[in-house]
Amino acid sequence: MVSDRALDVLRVIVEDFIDSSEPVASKAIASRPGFGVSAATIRNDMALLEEEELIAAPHTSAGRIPTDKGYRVFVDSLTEHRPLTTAQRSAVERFLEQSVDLDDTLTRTVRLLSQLTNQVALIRYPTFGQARVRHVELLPMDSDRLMVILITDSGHVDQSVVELSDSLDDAVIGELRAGINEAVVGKSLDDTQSELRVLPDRAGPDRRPLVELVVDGICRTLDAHRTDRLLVAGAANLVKTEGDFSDSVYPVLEAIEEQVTVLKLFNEMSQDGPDVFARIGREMEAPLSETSVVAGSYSSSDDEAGVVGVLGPTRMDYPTNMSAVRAVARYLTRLLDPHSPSEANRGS
Amino acid sequence: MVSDRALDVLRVIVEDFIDSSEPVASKAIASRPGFGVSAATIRNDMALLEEEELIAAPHTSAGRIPTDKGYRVFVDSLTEHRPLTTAQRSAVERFLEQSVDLDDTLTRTVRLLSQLTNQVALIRYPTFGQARVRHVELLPMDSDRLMVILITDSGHVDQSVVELSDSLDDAVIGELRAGINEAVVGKSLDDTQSELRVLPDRAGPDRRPLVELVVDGICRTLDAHRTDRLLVAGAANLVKTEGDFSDSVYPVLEAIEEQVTVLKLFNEMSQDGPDVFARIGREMEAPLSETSVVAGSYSSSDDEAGVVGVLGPTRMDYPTNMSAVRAVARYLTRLLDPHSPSEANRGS
DNA sequence: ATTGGCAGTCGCATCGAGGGACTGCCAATT
DNA sequence: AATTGGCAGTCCCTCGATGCGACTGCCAAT
Repeated sequence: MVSDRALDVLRVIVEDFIDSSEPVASKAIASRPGFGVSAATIRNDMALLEEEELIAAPHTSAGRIPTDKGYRVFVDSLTEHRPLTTAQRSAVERFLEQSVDLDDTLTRTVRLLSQLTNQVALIRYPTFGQARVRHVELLPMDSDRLMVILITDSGHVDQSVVELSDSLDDAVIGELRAGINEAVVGKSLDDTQSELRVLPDRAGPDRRPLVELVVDGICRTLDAHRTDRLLVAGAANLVKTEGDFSDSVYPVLEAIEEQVTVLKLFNEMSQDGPDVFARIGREMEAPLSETSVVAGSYSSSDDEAGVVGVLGPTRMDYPTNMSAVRAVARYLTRLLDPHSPSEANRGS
Repeated sequence: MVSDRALDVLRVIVEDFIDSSEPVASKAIASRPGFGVSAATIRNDMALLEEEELIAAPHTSAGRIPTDKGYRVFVDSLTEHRPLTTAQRSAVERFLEQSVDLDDTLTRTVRLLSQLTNQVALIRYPTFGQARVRHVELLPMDSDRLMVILITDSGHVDQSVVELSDSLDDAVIGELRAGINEAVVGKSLDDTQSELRVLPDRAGPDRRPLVELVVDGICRTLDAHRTDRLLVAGAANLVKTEGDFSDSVYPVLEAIEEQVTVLKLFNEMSQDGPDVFARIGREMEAPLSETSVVAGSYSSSDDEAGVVGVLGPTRMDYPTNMSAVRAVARYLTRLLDPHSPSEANRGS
């Protein structure tokens, strides 16, 4: 059982430790305004908090630092949603407004977030499985290469080049294009593959190898872009905080580059709910167990959500980072939603 | 005047220092096979090399380490082009062959190079200024948005979405498409902008605002993709070599993320010639003056070349890295050249 | 429940001594 | 003239000891 004052003590320890990175002494806490008690009293509370494993002492007779569990209690007790300053907000808008397409928007966003938070910023692309095919275009490149372009109504364009065994004339290509479009336009990307797979069987025996090649090209492209992609910015910020890691930041940076660990984490986190969530230290596995991740979904609607977040040492400024991630996620959602099929109406 | 043996001594100092990262003693050099002389003789040569500022001593009575100038002489004296092992070569081919488009190829390549060298790998996209327009496609998205897709014969696709003031029917779009294509197909991207700029003037007065909007959209996309882009992989490798930097790797990582310094460097280096080149330490400016960069052009032909290279501490394995960069640049050129307009013939 | 006081513990910075690793130079040798 | 062995000198680095400073833990008093 921890008293209210003990929780205040915890809060102060977390706050002080976050901006000094040094163990916090009972005397320092008692001298803060708001505590009308002596250092000895604080020490009693600290003994309690240590009992509960919310704080720990690096060695006998040193100040205390929060444990992962302590950070967790601190984060869960946060309620105030500190909005961005108007200066920040206008910088965000100025910076993102001039983007020309989705890639551009996300690249700018991830850089922005990293500058806003001084942490490593991460963005997972939205999953496009539910987007619908608007049009498939076939364009001959040379005599024996064909470019396949697939356009979705979310405004995304995928392309690939198919190598053909023999050349073909425009009439055949036109026929092929018509057939493919009829089959897949309006279908979701998830359904497109299965629709395409039956096309070769329906074609005449002479056309069959050709159709198979083209269908295969489209499917390969879809596969390549279905695998989740991750954008990273501000990796340099991690080495600035090197002192917060026991051995080295190397395994962390490696994990970020490999992407797979982070993507797995983001998949779990995207189911945590609509707001911003944090994972702290040991709540994550091996290479990330000395870091914290603050993330939230954007383009929220259903399961098409992307994830945006920051990663840093467990000793990070949670209130600021959570606010920044929340603001960016919301802004991104507003920016991208007009493109969604469900909302045809947009402001000018 | 430095004797041949003195140059051998320099070579050994560089090699030893590269793989031990410790100052090299005269005794260690003398005990190496190939030197039939005593340590005292080596010391005389070392005094000479120090006179020439090719090596330096961290403090009195310590071994010697190469200076930037020493590395330079060492690198310039390299002649053997050590090819990749067959195992490496087949790994490269297996890894790159399955790429679906240019983005994919370059992303895979940069990762590959970073794994091959254990350094930070960098790729600058080829400049597309000389590529020619194959086709421009206009696709209506909603009533008031139009997607513009521009395809070049190098197999590159650019897209952007244009917001229109009022809706328009298919006939108008078809007309517009025909007009634009007639104006720009076959033109280089460099020329396309100027060709497009005159289009609104030629159109009828009622069409003019529409044409202007679309032309503007295309130009914006061209601008966005003309600015050089840089891919990075293996940034984590830099923190592994932290001991080689006097203060921190942070400014270096920051410069890599900012891209502008590296791009400027690559622009200079791409004019250095067809083969692989190195910049060592102070030969570069501020944030990179404690690193070395080994780079070469790919897709060599004319000024359309991209640049691929690695960045690491000046204490890097130049022979291996130069070989790897050379091999990757050549392989990339072979892989991309079939797409070039000048070569229509390709192996199956 | 809270407080002041005091002993105890640990980290850390400082200092000096000892050992080890090289070089620089010199005189001898080929 | 180039090379060599030897030796003195220099500097770094480690280790142990010492002292100081910062906190805590506990206890007895309020």
